[in-house]
Amino acid sequence: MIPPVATIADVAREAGVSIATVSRVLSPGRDPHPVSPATAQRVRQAARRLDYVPSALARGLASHRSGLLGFVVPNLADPHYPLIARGAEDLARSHGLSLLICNTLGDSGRLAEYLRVLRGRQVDALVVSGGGSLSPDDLLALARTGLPGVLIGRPAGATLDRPAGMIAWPWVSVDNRAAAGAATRHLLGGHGPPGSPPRRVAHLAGPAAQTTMTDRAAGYRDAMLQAGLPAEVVATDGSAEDGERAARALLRRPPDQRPDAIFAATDRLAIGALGVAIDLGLPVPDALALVGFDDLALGAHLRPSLSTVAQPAEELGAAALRLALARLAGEAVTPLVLPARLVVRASSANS
Amino acid sequence: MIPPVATIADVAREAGVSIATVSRVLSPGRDPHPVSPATAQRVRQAARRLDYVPSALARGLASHRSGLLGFVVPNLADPHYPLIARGAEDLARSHGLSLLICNTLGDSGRLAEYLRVLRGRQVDALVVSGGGSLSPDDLLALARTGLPGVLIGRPAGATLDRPAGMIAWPWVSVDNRAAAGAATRHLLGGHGPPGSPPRRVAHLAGPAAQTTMTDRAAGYRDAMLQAGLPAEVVATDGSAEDGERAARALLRRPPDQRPDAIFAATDRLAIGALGVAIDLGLPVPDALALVGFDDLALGAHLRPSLSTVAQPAEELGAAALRLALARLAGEAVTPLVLPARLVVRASSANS
DNA sequence: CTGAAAGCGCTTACAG
DNA sequence: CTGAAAGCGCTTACAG
Repeated sequence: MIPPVATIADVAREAGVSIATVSRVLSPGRDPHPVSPATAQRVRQAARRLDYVPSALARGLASHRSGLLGFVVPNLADPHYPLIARGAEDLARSHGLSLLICNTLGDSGRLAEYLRVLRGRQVDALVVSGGGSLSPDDLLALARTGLPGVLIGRPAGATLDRPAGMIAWPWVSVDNRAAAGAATRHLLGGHGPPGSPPRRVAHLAGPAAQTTMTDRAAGYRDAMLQAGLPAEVVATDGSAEDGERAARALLRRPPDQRPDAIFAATDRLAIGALGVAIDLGLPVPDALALVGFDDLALGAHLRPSLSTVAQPAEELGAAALRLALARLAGEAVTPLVLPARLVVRASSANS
Repeated sequence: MIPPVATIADVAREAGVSIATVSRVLSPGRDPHPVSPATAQRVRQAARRLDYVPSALARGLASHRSGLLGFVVPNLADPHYPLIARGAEDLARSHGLSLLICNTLGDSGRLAEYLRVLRGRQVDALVVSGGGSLSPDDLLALARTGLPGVLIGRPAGATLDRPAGMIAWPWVSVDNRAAAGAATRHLLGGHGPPGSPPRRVAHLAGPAAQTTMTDRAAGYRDAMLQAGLPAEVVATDGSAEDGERAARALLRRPPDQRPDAIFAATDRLAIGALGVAIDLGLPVPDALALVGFDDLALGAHLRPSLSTVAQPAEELGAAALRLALARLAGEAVTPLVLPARLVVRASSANS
């Protein structure tokens, strides 16, 4: 199956040196070995002439470094994760590392299976996205691999200065709480000219099993508390379907008890709510202002276009990979929180 | 970096056999080697006791099979590809193979870079999605790897019985042409009760560099020709932005020259067109019926919900992987075309 | 600065 | 059915 290709011995012969020297020139290991410039030159030319590509298999076996990284994702079909993967992958590639993508579908059994595969492939490190929805058992399984790892998303129970339970892995995440607070305050203030009464803002919350979602709900509560207003949080599963259901319940109330603004924990929920508002003939944003979260590509093209919170998804992936590389290099690393950005569009425009 | 783990020698010692026997029990190679049931039993127990996981690196080096497959994607952020990847990945995993995901962003340079990496990793085979937008040079680069490969998407110039240019790889794809024809006929017939005049259907076409898009345009033309009606094809880049631009030009015409139905080559285009219809106060579907292509998750939650063509994306990925495995096994394989399914929703509902 | 050699952990003819 | 041994293509102390 493997095409006949040049090996290190071929290059050594062509350059008139030993295979050790070829290795030293072409793969300067951890502590680079001195090689005379003239020899290095000859080796490089020989390698080019033979179109030599070192065998990652042999290299990994000999060096105890596979150059492979495990990248765990709950669901590749969720547009959030491919962006993260891309950020991680770009950086990995520039370091000569490859990503082994593991799509767990949020299933602990599949995660465990993958960890076994990754062990067999001797990956050098792990980057685990969806860290905010891992169970204690999942975290334990990760810790047990003994591999250096980084989480994307704050694991349940962890704070900036206290790791979660068994696992001492660092994590990177977006500041969901602060961004949710900003989105809520934007809605509160956006009813009309300065001095108008604040809107009645309700929150469509995502699954409580994800810290991402509970952090967004917390940010909403922060803002409501600060404004001295009652919070109203409706639990959902985060889907557009459930957004419709939840919004319908809310918006069918008599006008004086009805929220006139909704901060939704996901764009999907917001899109569901938008559909219901249209069905009920409630003008958006006048009768109902809406802000989602995630900045789905299509949100800008809806009528009205959807306000949202945009996350630096690629940077999350890149940052996680940077931390993983640092851990591989033996450096100490700490959690990292990146800011998110409120994107105001027509669905919450000030009138 | 690699945790201390049991090796084949540990298992052999524990089971009181040679490492050759362990290998034969745990890794029945191409032609399985006979082993006595009792011995096999002992080996398996020893392996379990030691929690032994064979080193894929060593195995690959010795057997000339890495168990790695290159999976090339133009753009992981496009929701179409993760689904394909998932279908391929599921099947790969069940065969003990891992996928190395290569995100080319449609760039030939990146593709070439990746092919080098994949060569270094000694992948056993290649699955290349986005086959419909590869240039002749790209196809040549793929053929030059000497690896068995499968394309997802009909390569330019290929037909069911004639491969494209230099490359003899089989391909799998959806029957874009037939599905586009069906969507167009649906629009033509959907103006009202039987006997009503057909709608004037225009087509928003995607980039001509993708056979997927030209096939959809061809299907539209087929249907228009068959109905004896003039075709009107507007070129776009496939994005929602460009859908808005193209639809605006079309829909601003005087009523008697304006299409009253649009078949868009992508859901993105259709969503752009839907936005314009709303802006112009044209009721959908009465004044403008709309059908897209791709079945984006959010289409069902728009108002009106978007008619579209759904593809068996996971099956495409699985089918491609099956062909790749067949090629690996030395079997001859032929191209495969899967049907797509018209999904009628409110945007093209019969009145 | 360079090389000979051991070793990484497996698979697979070859011999029995 | 089982084992001893060569070999896969590298890296890396060790010696010079």
